[in-house]
Amino acid sequence: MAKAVTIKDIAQHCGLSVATVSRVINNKGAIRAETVERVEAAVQALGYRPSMAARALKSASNRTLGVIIPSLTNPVFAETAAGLQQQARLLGYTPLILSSDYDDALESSAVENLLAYQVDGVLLTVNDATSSAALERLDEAGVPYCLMHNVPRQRVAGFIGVDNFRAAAEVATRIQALGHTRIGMVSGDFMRTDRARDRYAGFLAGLKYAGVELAHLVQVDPVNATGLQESLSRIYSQEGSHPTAWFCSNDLLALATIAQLEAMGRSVPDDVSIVGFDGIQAGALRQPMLTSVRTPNLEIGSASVDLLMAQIHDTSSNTGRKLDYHLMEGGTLAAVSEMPDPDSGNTPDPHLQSLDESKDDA
Amino acid sequence: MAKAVTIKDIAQHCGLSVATVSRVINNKGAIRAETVERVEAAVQALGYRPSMAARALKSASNRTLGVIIPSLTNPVFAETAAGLQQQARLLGYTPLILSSDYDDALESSAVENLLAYQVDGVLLTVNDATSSAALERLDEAGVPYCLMHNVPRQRVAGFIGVDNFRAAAEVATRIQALGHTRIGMVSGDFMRTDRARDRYAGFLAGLKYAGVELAHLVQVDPVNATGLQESLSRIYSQEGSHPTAWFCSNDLLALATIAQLEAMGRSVPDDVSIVGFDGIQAGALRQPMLTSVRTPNLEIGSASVDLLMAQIHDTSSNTGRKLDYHLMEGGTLAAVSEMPDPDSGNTPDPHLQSLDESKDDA
DNA sequence: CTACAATATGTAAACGTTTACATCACCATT
DNA sequence: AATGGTGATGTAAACGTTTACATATTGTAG
Repeated sequence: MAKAVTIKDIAQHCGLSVATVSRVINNKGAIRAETVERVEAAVQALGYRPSMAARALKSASNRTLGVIIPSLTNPVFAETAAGLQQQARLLGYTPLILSSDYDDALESSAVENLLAYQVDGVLLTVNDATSSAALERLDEAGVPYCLMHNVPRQRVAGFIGVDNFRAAAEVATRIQALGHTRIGMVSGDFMRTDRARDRYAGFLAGLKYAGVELAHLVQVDPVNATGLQESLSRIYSQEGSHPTAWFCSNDLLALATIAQLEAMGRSVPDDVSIVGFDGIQAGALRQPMLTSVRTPNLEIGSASVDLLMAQIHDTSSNTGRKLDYHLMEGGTLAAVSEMPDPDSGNTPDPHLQSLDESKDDA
Repeated sequence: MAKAVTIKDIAQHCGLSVATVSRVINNKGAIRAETVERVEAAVQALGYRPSMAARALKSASNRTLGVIIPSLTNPVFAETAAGLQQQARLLGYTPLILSSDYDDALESSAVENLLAYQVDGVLLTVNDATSSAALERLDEAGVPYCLMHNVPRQRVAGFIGVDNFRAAAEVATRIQALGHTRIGMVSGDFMRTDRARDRYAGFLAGLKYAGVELAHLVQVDPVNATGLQESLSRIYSQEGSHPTAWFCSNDLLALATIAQLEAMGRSVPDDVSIVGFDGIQAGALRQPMLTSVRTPNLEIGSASVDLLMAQIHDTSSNTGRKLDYHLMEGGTLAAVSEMPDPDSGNTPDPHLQSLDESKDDA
């Protein structure tokens, strides 16, 4: 292992003290232009790279940002991580990405891990922002942080995400407006994440506002979607009228639902409509495209970095921001094909603004 | 920012020297059982976490593994990263994951970055293992590393991956065996990654062995697949017989190709067969499933960690390993529906072993 | 009873930075 | 000419560990 070149080597090579070299590197204080050049040349020549370890030790800043996401393989968080990494790189920061696997204990241990690395700040998506030991720990440690995707009701240091409640409510009225009266929802990780909860609550509220009842609620394991196949085939094997539309709390679930329905001989969207949530690439790579609430995942990542930076440097009071989502048209959401139930008939109302979202906490 | 508790605090709290505490924590040397208990209790009580920075500085080991992957959002690498992180966690290591965005310069700078962090070793997928500045730098620095997905011809410290050449060749004979005679290939990042090159070379070799010629080669940008739509519509708008099967060098490309073909009114696999490469989840979440060469991505990650550990500790001579892939049956690969060209008729031969793969380097 | 190994702990230096403080030269103001 | 400000650099301490070496305490064999 070739000995790494240190600041001392540079100092020696230039006939300067390490202090001066350090000042040049961080361009702090007043240095002669010629000295700067000399040092920079030496840095180039010897291939010097400051040791992050030593930097962190002096507890100034090691230009490292901790990141905790629930899953590396879920495209939503992968995209968020990509956006964040890009922005961090632009600003000269390195992200240290950890996955919590949707597990509270791992979430907490990830925070401890990041604390041990003395990161300058943390970007994270927690399972449930209303009751997160990880978040409390960060508050306690006084480390700046910014939540991604979580949009908590209580006050937090910072957050960037979309209004899941409102978006889900909008989906509900949109579905109803197309004549559907028997509507189901497929939700994953229901008790585990605040997003799923908000989406469920929003969807219910939207349906209620539109005067429709939720016909079915299918809950499945978020990771491997166990139980989906069974639940769906049970529902569709029963007599009577089946749901003509399903809202799925995320796109992965929506794609699994479509695959299952098609395997059961139902055509999407001719027989049954599907709406997802997230707008992942895999949804766009099919024909017809998966109708979905498209969330700006890359931007959630990069905006979170910006907000965190503001916190770190300006100690700004800006506490968070809701980003716009986009409910796409067409795709796997179509007008109902069967005759609607006789008792339906109220006109959809677009005034979603009147919806109250501050109640439905489970 | 609450002052972090250090090893000194523990020492003071226990009436011991820092040396003893350090020894307890790393359980090195001989310590009285009662002392161990006392220290561990204090660690628990005060919530002590050793500073990674200080550890790294003493240049022992900071139990950190550097990771470089071409993309966070490509499911293949996301899965690999997930597998690797899981295994690393098991062994008490923390992965520091960086994305190179398929860019050689970023690849190199990522290596420099990891070197600055004094990681114990590096796990990485490079664009092209035969000419990688990043790899040379690692060799020069003497840092243990293990390639993931790259299966280089020259000697390297370590690698874990599948035999892309052989797998692609197998795909070729499989397609031909189903009666296809007009076969195309869609390849991304062709000049950029050794995987795409090996798959192309293997496919060509396989076709040649089966006595078929490649009818079309469509090359597209790996990231956004620009040019795919244009190329395909040009090919299918021409007079004459069109390809009845396409091999795509990865699943993302395969899904995009299917979407495009279906948008052009072709049915998959009734009119045209598609075979991908990687076996990503999105391919399995459609009906019919995307036929693909399934690579053990999670295992590539975890096996790489194991191999790297062997390198770090045992200075083992084990230099690399090829993992099994699996070419799935059915799905989007079906027997040809049109009449095959009159001049075809040779029987496929399963003796792929005779294929020589040591020639086709671009 | 002495001596020597083994066990258990303490002391202090080192790792590569950053930074408060000191120094020195130079020039401008009184 | 003395004073003081400013610009450029050096000195040395500190950050939280690990670890070679020293020391102290035992048990045990001669």
